[in-house]
Amino acid sequence: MQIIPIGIYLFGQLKINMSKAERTKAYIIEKTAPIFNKKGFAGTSLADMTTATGLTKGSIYGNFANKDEVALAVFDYNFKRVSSAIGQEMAKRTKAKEKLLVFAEFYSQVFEPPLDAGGCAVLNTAVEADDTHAGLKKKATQAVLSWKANIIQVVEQGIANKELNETLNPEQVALTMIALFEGGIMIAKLLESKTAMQMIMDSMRKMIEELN
Amino acid sequence: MQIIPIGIYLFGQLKINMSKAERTKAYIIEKTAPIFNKKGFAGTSLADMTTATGLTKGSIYGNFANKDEVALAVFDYNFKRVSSAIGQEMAKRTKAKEKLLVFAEFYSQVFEPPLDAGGCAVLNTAVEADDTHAGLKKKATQAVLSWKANIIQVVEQGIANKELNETLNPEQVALTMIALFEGGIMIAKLLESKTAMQMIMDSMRKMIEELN
DNA sequence: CCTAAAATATACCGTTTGGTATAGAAATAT
DNA sequence: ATATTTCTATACCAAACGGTATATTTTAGG
Repeated sequence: MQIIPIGIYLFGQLKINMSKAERTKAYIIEKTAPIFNKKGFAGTSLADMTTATGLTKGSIYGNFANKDEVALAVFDYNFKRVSSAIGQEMAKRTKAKEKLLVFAEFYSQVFEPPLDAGGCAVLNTAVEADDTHAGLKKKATQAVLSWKANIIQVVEQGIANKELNETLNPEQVALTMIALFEGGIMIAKLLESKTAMQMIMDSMRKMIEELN
Repeated sequence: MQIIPIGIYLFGQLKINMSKAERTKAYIIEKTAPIFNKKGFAGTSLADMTTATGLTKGSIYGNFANKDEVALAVFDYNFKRVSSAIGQEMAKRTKAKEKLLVFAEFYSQVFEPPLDAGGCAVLNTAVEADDTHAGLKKKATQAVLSWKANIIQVVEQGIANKELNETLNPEQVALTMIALFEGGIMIAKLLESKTAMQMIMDSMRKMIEELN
């Protein structure tokens, strides 16, 4: 007899006519997300999942076919959290440079939510899965490609608006930005240094400001 | 009756008076290094280690106390490989900028040895261990700090020689460079794109050239 | 309120996990 | 050449692993 609280999971995206199973599924995803992000796919056991949720194996496997399915759903959840936050903030800005600066501002806060629960899910998943788990690798790939496409679009629009230098290579700008903040997260989490991240994001800021 | 070939392991650092155990230890490290770097610490089993070496558990545990000790030794081995290669190349250059460019040149070759066996050990270890394995985390931390100190020294010397702008923040340059190539490796390995890495390293090259 | 369906808990499965005691083989010093 | 030490293989262990069949409970519709 497990009581599932309503409305705290899926970060507010609770639909009113969710079935019990749908709610439990969302609950499992929410509760195991930080575990998977910290310990990784191979490092997270079913026991970790049952203790995090308070549910039994039977209950979890009644909602998901196996560990892989939970991990894939968890990745979607983790990625959606950061990407929707970034997207919302970008929508508020009009100029290309301002839109690009959102990334620097967002990732400066590596130790605050939603990044505090194990860092960037894209980085963690990419590094673990690239040689071991095709399904998770594909998810991470799509995430990076969506960021890349997003940044490229902003840069191209900036060039069209004469805001940015037309000799820029939008793809190069995009990849460099992503490398900077992902590498920055790795360093900041490892050295437990907010300052390190701020320095790296400051470099990114300067880089963006020089895109004239 | 396992025949251990002599002289192929420890990348040529074979000492003439190595005991059998020392040779076997080096052999185990060499053979399991790519496995640990690809599958991670949690993802690598003792079975993986016995098949990779052709040795039995008893033999491995006669030379190492446990899996942790092998993993720590493997990290040292992996890191030494890249850092000695970088160090040797840097020693050949005289100017600060040229020394810094070694990093861009070296990491442009992500898909060639010694980086082909699972990417950068520092990145992989940092991402996996930062929330799970204190021993490995410490090793990765020391590795990043040694890179950082190395770059800072080059930048400071470049400033002293009037090669580089004296308003530069050497620590910021160091952290930004490390973030760029580590983030780049993550992206290149994930997207399986040499071009992506070259674009990112090209950005790093431009950044270095603008340190006037 | 009752019933059928859906969701959860219990109890179990075979396999793999990391690790070890001990016996046997090989290397080394005398 | 032999004795002793060092190293490796065999065989085993308990615990944890991912997963499942089945019984029980809970939910939701009529």
